[in-house]
Amino acid sequence: MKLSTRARYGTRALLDLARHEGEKPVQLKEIAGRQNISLHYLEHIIAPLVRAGIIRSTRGARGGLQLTRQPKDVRLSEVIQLLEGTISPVDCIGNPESCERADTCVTRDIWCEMKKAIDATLDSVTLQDLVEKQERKEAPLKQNA
Amino acid sequence: MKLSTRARYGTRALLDLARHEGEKPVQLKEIAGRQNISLHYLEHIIAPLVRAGIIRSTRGARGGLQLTRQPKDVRLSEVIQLLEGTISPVDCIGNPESCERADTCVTRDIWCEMKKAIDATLDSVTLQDLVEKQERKEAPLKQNA
DNA sequence: ACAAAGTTTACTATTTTGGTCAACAATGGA
DNA sequence: TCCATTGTTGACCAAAATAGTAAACTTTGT
Repeated sequence: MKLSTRARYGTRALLDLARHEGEKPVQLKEIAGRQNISLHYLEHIIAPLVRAGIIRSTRGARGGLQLTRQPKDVRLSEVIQLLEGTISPVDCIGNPESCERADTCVTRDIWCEMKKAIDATLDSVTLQDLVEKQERKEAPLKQNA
Repeated sequence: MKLSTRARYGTRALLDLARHEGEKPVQLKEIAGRQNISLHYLEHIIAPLVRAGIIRSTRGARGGLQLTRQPKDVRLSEVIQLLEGTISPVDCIGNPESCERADTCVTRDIWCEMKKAIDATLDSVTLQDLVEKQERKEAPLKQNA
């Protein structure tokens, strides 16, 4: 039940992108540098997000990445789904045919509840939430200002 | 985010044991047969449960396995913890030292919530719950009796 | 034309998963 | 007492997934 580095790096990359967005695209290289992730590896991780249309990329000089939506409209459930494939703890949830006992299997019901709990958690968080949370963490001194 | 076969087989084996418990120990071979799991593999899967004291084993002729507690006192959270190692989606939850950004990492907070959601789900289910659920599934005709 | 980006494909090393096998230890019964 | 039976342990192994690296390729601004 581990999250892959793809899911973790990818989420951090998206968060980084959300925080550094401006008029101009953000370069993958910058994100890789700031987040201390191998550029080549990050290319692979970002790919499904571009394909899914969460990120728009422009090639060539002065190119880079941009979010296609506002951070508040990007839910972590969607992001993780894209990065991790599926969040299901067992295959028989998505396709019951994969296991002959699926319909009488009581443990399956439990794994299904697990999935729901995970989904609900990730669905309740947006990129915007993460951005705000990080800003609060980084500026704790403001309280005394 | 997949559950290993150890977790799934192990849970099923425990459920099987709970349902077939009587005066005499239940043989691993029987469980393996009923659940269609390789005997040799099941030996390894059962081992941590025996070590943890959830199951008592007796060797030799007429030996086998018995639960040391009532099914209602065995929570799935404990079982999965033993079979799967830890349920944590990332290492930095258990030991924050494993990641230098742990204290300022906002994604870590989310993974932490994920873990809590999973824990809560598994903590709410006991072996007894599974036994009852399965009995209800296997005797649906009783309704018309 | 060229340099600067992202894209894609191919490859690889390491780790995890999912087992198998065989030797061993303990126990009950003939 | 000996033997069949049953669980225990450690060694080993193949396949798949994970985590990357490298290089050729495409696009685009200047």
